[in-house]
Amino acid sequence: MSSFLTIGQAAAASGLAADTIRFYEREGVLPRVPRGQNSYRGYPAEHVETLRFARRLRELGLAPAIMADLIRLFHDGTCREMRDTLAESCGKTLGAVRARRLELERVEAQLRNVLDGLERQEVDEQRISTVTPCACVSLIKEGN
Amino acid sequence: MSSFLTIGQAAAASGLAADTIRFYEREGVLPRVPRGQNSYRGYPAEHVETLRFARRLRELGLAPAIMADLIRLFHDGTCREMRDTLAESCGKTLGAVRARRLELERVEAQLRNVLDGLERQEVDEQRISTVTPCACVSLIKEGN
DNA sequence: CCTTGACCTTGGAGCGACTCAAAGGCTTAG
DNA sequence: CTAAGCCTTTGAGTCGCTCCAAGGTCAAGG
Repeated sequence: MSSFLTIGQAAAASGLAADTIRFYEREGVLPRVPRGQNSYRGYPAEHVETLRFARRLRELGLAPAIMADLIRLFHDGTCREMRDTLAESCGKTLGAVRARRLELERVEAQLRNVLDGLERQEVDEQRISTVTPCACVSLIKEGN
Repeated sequence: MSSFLTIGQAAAASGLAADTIRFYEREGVLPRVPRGQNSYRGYPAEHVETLRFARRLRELGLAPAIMADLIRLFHDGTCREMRDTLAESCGKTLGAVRARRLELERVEAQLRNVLDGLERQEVDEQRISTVTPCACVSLIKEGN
């Protein structure tokens, strides 16, 4: 009847969890939507586009503070502002993501290396100590 | 004089921050060390090996709970226990790291793609709306 | 002897980005 | 009448540290 969706429906339609939508509203990432007499949030059908946009921004790894800016432009901004802000935000995020990815690659290689070494490592039931050092421990320590 | 290091010295010698050592002790990752009359923590020189071991485990991305087990074995365990536990922990961690790395790779590719598209995108000063949609927004929405 | 500055102690708050739980109200179906 | 399945708000929990406040301790310089 009413042309408003409940938060659950908006969540289902947008792919964001209801909890996340509430969180974004609290944090000012998403605009505050009107409440009904039951104090339920009411989402006009077209607001789903905004939620989808938010979801996509999150998928791209953009921080909530950045999402907030872009979502404001989505309602208020010019095309140029949108492009410039997107370019800056995505560029910044790309740098961070790349750095993190490179670090994970290093860690991954080291873990593989350790696992590799462990497989071909002979072991016994001796307690580890300075008298009976454990080769597995040294394997770890090597630093790669 | 005393053969004990302060936490600052132990930190410098091991490469772990003093705060991190205290945190690990509180959480049971590292054993509790004795306090002097001034209530300062006292680290015997050989304890630095334990701290280094902890640091290396952290570098490998192992969770504190796992570090706790391995550090116990470092003092208490047999070589076989160490190997088996290391193999299990590193295997588990490797899986998680790999999954995260793959996700970051996907995000990275998408960000590059968006940045690429934005560069060749013509824009104007029109407000974004359903009447004047912004191509940059569509660029985002495409999903790659 | 006194001060300064660098260390140390504990307990607790803060971070990011949600996620979940508690305690309660509304609506609809059986 | 009641049970289910939504919704509301507030606030706590997650992870792995990191930082802060308020205070005690210690070595060196004036």
